[in-house]
Amino acid sequence: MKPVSKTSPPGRIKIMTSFSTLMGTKDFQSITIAEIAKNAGVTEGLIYKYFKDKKDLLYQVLCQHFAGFLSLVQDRTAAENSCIAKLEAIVSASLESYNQNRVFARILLLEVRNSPAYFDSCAYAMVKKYSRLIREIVCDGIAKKELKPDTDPFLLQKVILGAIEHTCLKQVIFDRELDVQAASSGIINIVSYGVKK
Amino acid sequence: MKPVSKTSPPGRIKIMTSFSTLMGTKDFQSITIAEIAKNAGVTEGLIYKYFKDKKDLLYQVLCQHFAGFLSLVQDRTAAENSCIAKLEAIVSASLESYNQNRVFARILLLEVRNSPAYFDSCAYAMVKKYSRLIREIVCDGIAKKELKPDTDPFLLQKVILGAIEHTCLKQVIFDRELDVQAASSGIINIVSYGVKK
DNA sequence: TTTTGTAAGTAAGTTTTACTCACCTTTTGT
DNA sequence: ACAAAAGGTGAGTAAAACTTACTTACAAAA
Repeated sequence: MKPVSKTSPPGRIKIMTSFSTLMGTKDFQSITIAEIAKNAGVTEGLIYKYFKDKKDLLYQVLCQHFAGFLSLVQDRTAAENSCIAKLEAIVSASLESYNQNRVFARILLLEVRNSPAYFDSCAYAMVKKYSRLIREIVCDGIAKKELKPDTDPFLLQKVILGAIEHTCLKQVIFDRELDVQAASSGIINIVSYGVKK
Repeated sequence: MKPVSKTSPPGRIKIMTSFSTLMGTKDFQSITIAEIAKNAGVTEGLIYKYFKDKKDLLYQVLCQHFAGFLSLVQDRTAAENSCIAKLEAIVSASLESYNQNRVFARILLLEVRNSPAYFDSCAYAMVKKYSRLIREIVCDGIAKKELKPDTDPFLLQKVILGAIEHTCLKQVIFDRELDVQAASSGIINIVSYGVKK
């Protein structure tokens, strides 16, 4: 079996980009296999040579997008020293990516979580890496006495991830622009210092 | 045209409860109309007498669940005086409801947001009420100098809602129990005082 | 009491769409 | 050179969502 590289079977590439393009204008459910094939200039049968089913195509496209996203996040955090600065880097890099790549954001935030198969996909494996990264930064911050010692790393990770997602959710759904800078510094401010007077 | 009450057409009730039950064991996509009809003891055709399509059935079932949830949240917040106490009431009531009613939680958090029609449904209208309630409490807290004056009500609302959802997401997806008390006080603690030492 | 109009419910289609399978064609390793 | 494997095709299948023409129950008006 030949390795599946980023450029190898032209058909595979065409199918994935065709699908990605279609996801820019409509939701997963209303995109048909016939449409994907026609748009890619291949036959329906070929799609099933490279993808188990329609959802597998979705997961693999997400996986590709997420790979780029994850390495961006890793680079940005590595460039920062303090725990808070690292967390702000994650928040802003995430919001920036979701803002710039709406297809990626819509797949990740709206289209995959509903089916069990997703949680066995390579895309979800990357999501786990991403959330583990946040948790590790938090743990490190506690160890270095930058964060309060009673902070629950799991809970804080969830609060940050939830904040990121919900902050851009409306913009992603209704295709509106997001002020990434304002939102990320706002989130970090709330999480760092709290809102109570 | 007769009014559609909570008990009126037996068929309608049977369809909705049948669907709700099925949602307890499998996801929306893999539930078929035939299955719903058989389980309810009615014919497939009847479903389309009361519901525009399969998704409309989903939205109406969510709407019913959400109505009860919303009034619980309203009651709990009305019983508190301070802004922080009201917010904690919202967080704990939400987590409690999601923990107890998994069908409701899974529909709301995983199954509806992917299709545009949802945002015109009566269910989404209630979600808007719910998030507006949070925002109003925040605004009130700022006005009463309980919260910092530079707090952005929209952003804080999103952070809280995101924190709620992400905190129970894993538990809802993988059907695990959630420590509602610990989670809600943890969230309120982070949002109130921050995590920075 | 009969009529009549409407809501409740049925049963047998139709159509769409994801998916399959048997078959060609091109490339590649030995 | 040639077998084997990968790339690609096109017609066909099955299942599931949705339609439509129909019947039955039932309440209020005449």
